[in-house]
Amino acid sequence: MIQRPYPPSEIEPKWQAYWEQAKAFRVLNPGDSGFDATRPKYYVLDMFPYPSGSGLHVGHPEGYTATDILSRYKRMKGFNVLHPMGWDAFGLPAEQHAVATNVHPRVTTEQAIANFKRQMKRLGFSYDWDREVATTDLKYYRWTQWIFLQMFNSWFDETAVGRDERGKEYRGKARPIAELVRELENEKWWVDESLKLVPPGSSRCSSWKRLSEIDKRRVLDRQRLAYMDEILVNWCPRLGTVLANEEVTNDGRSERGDYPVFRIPLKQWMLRITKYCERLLDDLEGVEWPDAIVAMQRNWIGKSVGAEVVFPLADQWRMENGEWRRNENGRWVAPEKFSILNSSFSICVYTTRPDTLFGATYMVLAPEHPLVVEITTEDCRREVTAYVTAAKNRTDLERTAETKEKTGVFTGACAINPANGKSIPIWVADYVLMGYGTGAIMAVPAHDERDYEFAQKFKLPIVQVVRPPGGETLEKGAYVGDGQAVNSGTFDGLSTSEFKRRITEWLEQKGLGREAIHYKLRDWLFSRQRYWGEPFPILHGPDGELVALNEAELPLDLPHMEDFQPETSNDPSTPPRPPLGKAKDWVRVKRDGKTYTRELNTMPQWAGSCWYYLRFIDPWNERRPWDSAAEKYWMNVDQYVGGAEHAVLHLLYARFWHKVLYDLGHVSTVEPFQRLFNQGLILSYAYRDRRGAMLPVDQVEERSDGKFYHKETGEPVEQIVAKMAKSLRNVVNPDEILDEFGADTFRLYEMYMGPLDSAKPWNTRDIPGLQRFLQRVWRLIVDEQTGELSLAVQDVEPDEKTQRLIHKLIKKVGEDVEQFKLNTAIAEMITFTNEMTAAKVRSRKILESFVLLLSPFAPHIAEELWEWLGHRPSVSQQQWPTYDPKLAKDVEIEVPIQINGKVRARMLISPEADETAMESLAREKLAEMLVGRTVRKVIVVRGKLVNVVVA
RNA sequence: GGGUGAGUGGCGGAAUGGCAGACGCUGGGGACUUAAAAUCCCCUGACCGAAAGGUCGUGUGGGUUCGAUUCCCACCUCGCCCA
Repeated sequence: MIQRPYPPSEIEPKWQAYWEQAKAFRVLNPGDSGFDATRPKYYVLDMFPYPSGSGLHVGHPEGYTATDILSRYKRMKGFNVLHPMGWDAFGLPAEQHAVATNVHPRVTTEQAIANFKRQMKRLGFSYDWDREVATTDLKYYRWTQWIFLQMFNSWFDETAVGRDERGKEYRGKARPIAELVRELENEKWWVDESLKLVPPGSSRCSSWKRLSEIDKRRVLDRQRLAYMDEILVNWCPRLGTVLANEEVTNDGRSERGDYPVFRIPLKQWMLRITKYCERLLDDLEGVEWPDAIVAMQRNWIGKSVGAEVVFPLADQWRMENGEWRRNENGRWVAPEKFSILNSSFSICVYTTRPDTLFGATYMVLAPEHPLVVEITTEDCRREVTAYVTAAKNRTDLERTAETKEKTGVFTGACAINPANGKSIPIWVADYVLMGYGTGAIMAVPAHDERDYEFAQKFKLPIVQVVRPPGGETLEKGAYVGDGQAVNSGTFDGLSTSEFKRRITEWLEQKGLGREAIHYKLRDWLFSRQRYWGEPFPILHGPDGELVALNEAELPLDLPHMEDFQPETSNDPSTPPRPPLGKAKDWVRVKRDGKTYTRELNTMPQWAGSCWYYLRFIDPWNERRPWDSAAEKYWMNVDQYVGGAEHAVLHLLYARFWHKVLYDLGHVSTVEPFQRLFNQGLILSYAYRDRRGAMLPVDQVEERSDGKFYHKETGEPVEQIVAKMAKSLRNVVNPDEILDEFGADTFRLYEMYMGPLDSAKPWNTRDIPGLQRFLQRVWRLIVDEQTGELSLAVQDVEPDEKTQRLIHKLIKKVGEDVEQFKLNTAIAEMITFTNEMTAAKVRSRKILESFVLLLSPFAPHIAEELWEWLGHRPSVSQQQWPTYDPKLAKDVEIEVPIQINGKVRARMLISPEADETAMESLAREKLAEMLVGRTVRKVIVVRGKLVNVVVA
């Protein structure tokens, strides 16, 4: 006799090898031989990981296990399931590591990928590994470059009308730039002085035909969805690269290395995501995402409706008897209509509170505002210049922090408040940012807290123009709420919302302003001065022209370089010199006798992750990024699972690319991800002493009283929940857990910790509970003592009680999996197992159904037991069991009988028993307790309870 | 400061108008064993009681309801996102 306890370390490699060899989870595309078109499709996607050198974190398998369970379940329900995995492998961490160790990032990246893949295979995930992609593969990033070219070769036509796949119309879409050229040639558009598109016939504008070649090029370049522009960036000379805002700490230093970061203007690649603001907002209606994520995206886009208002400069304009006069060489003359609005002798501001216009008592320009130099008077110049220089290197956060003391200087110039004709001073202050709105504000100290603070400090007038409901005058501070207009001339008495409408109309009539919609979202800075990223398929010509590579010239290979270090410096005025500049042979390209240089920047890490879900559809395709029939079949993603940390950027960027691709006819849906789920963080225990200092786990011991003490000092410490961190020594290594317990237990434990979307602490102590569960499952079928099939397993018809148990379980597990309530599904399977453990005879049929239910959760043991029950592999090819609704219900249930809401008795009834029957049985049970009391009312809820209300 | 989510035994959690604490962990007791491990069985929110049983109890205070962990209002604490 060979004893045979549950052997995870034996069966898990066995079944993993079987799945791999049998290609058990290979899924076919339409057109492949053997593809079954009658099955519905289901696309389950994980956010692919960044393969770091330290291997999988226990947080990774949380989402991956959930999607694996869903995928296995959907396959058994008869779906064609697309469930792929890949690697988001370009990016700064690999490059920094490479710089530090002088090992090429391709080498370290490949090692990290191999390690991640090994760990993931150990977990038994049912990915179709034939579809694996890595963003760093030439065969992949070739198409990332291709998509970039799609954007480079497109423009956004605001007048065009598109339709989504359901037929809903939207305004504004991307179109090929070749179509724009044709429309310009046919005079559908003219261009104005600043080379913007305008309707034909406009004054002071010209038609395409009259433009020089250089101007024609400029017209097109400023329409492209991918364009170059000079913008303020976070330049970190010590790292030799610009950084995204997220890579800069609150005190203006780099997150990596803690080096100083400077704001410098730099010509960079930009993607015109702002044109898609409205559609990115609108289409959030149709997706099934967590409310919090939708709210974050809305917030990030930051739409506001307000007005642009023009404040004429006081030395250029004045108002006489309600009419504007313009200063022309000392003579005051009547202006052309609307010329104030378009004049360069005025300051345009954007405000969401045009109703407070009469309360604007001064103006503020951002230090970077181009008018600052022009309007500053001679006696103020020295002070203003000094202030502007000092403001330059402060971060936006420092500048706008509410706690910060407001600073600013007077320019000596004044503007005219267009509402009341009063002259008001123009200041420069760093609490106004150039990047937000127009870089200038009208200051309404009575109704804006920052303006109030500033006005207080510099003794500027404060005029109340909104009366709070119920309140009269303002005592202290700004009133920012709505109310009734006062001190606003003919507008007095209007409500805030009515006033906004009326003043905006008035401004428009007078040519002094217009309604305007602003978004917080900026265009996407798409260049990085790094080596480890996708090279841009762009050439720079000798005359500064931008030339895109042809599709046939792709891929543009990232040159192999021994020295990929960026040139770093301590001097903020050193211009960025991207590492690709050192690849001299690669950089210079001769063409038609002219010498071009390649673009030296690379794309940011987000680029590859913006479209990987599309490549998974057809990753082998060498002619196109994906096959369109396959795209039509698989898209969109039915269930996307990942961390909430990507709530805004990745999901917004990917949605943007997807919409561009839709406009250009490359994909068939306007949204990529139908359902989104965010798994919660896995945290760990940590300890804090009396002073509040965090202690590493290994300095703490638990004593017999169940409390925690410092090992050396004996001081009691507090157990808290914190992120896993090397410094706290509370990081859990999945390999160790897998060695000790096996993958099935690991998977069950992670799913059993609590609801999938909430943060929860890892507690290794709880894992044996799930291991014991699987051991009990094993013993339901295998006799550990004899190593044979358990004698209790018999080919008999199950009794009714067992029938009901399994049918209830089938119902419960199926419903829970559909809702990702995997913790309660497991709890029910445990309960079932405990019941079956006690049974003397176990029907083989029942056990078979149970093994099928268990198989998505713990696939290895399920495969093994399926074999023990006398079947050939694989359990993954079986049908999900069905239940009989009649049998999934209890015959008899116990319901409480209450008096005045307190349980006083119970009764056994059929769940179908009607109200009358329930009431009479309840009265019978309560008879004694009701003696001498008046029954006021009886509440009967079928199948739930009876409540007798007595006096 | 704004937005948003959450607060339930010693711990993770379950129940989302109807018996609060399913299930797992921890702790206690018992069976088996020469013994231990493993396994199996029972108990394990607090208080009163020998027991039967009773009272209290889901962050705090109020409200709606026959009935509130669940819905509403206010407050406190914590998390996350944004400033």
